[in-house]
Amino acid sequence: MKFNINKKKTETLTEYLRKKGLRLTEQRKIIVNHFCSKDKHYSVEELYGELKHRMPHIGYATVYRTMQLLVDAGLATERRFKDNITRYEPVHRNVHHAHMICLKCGKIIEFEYRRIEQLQQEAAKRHNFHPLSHKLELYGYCKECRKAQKKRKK
Amino acid sequence: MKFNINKKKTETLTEYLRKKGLRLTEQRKIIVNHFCSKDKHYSVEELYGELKHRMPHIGYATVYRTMQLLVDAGLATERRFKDNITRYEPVHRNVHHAHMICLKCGKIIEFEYRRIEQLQQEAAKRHNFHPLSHKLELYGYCKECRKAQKKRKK
DNA sequence: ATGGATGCAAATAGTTTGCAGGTAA
DNA sequence: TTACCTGCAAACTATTTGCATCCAT
Repeated sequence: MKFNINKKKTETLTEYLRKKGLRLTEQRKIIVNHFCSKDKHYSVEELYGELKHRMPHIGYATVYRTMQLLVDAGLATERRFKDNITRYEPVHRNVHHAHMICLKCGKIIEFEYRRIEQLQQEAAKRHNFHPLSHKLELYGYCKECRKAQKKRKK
Repeated sequence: MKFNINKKKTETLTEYLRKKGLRLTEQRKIIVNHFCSKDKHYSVEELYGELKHRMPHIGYATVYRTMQLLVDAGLATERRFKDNITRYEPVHRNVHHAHMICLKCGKIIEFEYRRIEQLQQEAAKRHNFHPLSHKLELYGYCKECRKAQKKRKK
């Protein structure tokens, strides 16, 4: 199943590259596969760290450039949370969801928000604004960190 | 009226400084006054640029440090939009509003969203998440830039 | 007077870019 | 063969930090 998803993604990438006259290199294949196989918000550093095993000579520049390519190809979205590090997430997860970010452990929880989106659209209309993308983030403490906190108080 | 707001802000700052055993310097007075008098999302660079006239010897470090101080004192909030530049806004504007950011001209429009906030709270509850702050941003084109775009198409 | 604050310059950190050599088409 | 790609190192940019000096308390 995982394999299928990635296969489809690689095809999308190939198609995009062909249209733009760009090339499907070994590095790009490995990066897109690795990136799409995990359900995770990757920073370039994390991705670089994991890729280094398989490709000891890879440089940061290639990872940065490839991730930009995936964004352009519509396979990834760029997000920047408060820590000032750019993170990428596979696009299939990118419909109608927002993030809750734990300030303690850094965990990222996703949630749906179709109804909120409707209200957003209405607000945009009121201000004559034409929204292309949006971002909703809640910062706070997750279940586990709250528990830990309560324990400490005792 | 403006003066009153700033006076109150300066008092809040003074109070905060006193509690923490910190000092009310000339620089801090000028910065807090300047910052609070305009209804604007200041970047450090913009602020520095405008302060330079009045205080030719001021350095970036002082502006950065002072803005951090204002955040700690509860007088400013830090925001980071997609351009990767930290911006500060006076806190009195910081209740129940979100931003629409024009990708063309960079204009920032604020809007209220109490109903959306309710839904956020519900979502957080469902995930056992305890939210402390949140962020809602819409990216797209504002009225004026859409007009300009339409004209060009003709 | 004393310990926090300033301004300068140097250091950091994330990201981008220039370039010589490598490689997909 | 032809440009696109890569990896390296250097450049960039926003922000932070170290330090000698200054100054609010």
